[in-house]
Amino acid sequence: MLPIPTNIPDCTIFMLAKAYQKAHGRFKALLRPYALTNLQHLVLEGLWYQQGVTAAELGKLLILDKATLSGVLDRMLDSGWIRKERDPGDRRVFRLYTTKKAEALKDELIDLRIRANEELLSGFNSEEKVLFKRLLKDIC
Amino acid sequence: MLPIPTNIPDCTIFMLAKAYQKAHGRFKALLRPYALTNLQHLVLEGLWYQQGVTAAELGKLLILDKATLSGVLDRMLDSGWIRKERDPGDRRVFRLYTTKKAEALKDELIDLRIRANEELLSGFNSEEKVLFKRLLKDIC
DNA sequence: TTTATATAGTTCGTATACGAAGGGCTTCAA
DNA sequence: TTGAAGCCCTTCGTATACGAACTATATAAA
Repeated sequence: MLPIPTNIPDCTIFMLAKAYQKAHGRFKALLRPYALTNLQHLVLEGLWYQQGVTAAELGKLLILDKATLSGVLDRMLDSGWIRKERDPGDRRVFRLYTTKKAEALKDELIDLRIRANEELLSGFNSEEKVLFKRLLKDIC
Repeated sequence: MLPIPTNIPDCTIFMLAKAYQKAHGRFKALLRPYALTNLQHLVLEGLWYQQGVTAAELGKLLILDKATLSGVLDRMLDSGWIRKERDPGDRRVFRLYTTKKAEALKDELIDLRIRANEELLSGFNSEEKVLFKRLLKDIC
């Protein structure tokens, strides 16, 4: 019989990382049938929130590094989820839009996010749900 | 004057990801002077909790994929933070130990984690701190 | 003892992350 | 109007993540 460890360090950062790891992994599994990654789904949600944004604006909205976003957008172009158009007024800029393929799955994919969130919070009562969201928001 | 957006989706997963991103980034900055990554620091804490564990055991303790751990341990060997020893009883296994270099910085590095956690929770009162930790634990 | 199964660790492929540097374009100020 | 400064996006380098396949070793079953 092993002794029950009592000296496990108290580390909120670790628990935050593992909670994220778990939520990320679960949503990832839900997205697998669509051949979408978590980040790619997030980009779609960002564009559904506002079509025609630039990569820089999208990065600001989603709090994503532009270097990370660059590769993601490339892959989403290749897989036909999004569309890029040069801004006529500023030739440095691309404007981003979702494709018909994405539009056709919009309701389904948004519902998937809603269900993933409900699943994540399913162990909490109403008060705890509100509280948890508020505390997370404060951290951000 | 832009209209204030009112249709931002309610996504706890996103907020969890961003809270993690922020905590990770802040701790990363604190670790920079030591040339340690967040994950490498976590491995050290794991070994300080229990020296001589196998990579598989460490992966279980820290909830890390063995493929991820393999590379991290390699780099920590190269940079002299840890030591590997073949288990005489099971030739598949390596036992992991920290080096003198790590021991010399142990108190300092543990203190760093404590401070990073305090900083993360600095906006919360005592009740909120306890509650936040409990809710994160429940998610995990 | 041989065979089947299981475990430990590595390697590969793909996708984040992100700091840093670079190239193209715009703006502003001298 | 031209040079400095800044912005947009890409590329590179390094470090996670993790599923899948692989090698070596151990163990249990026949």
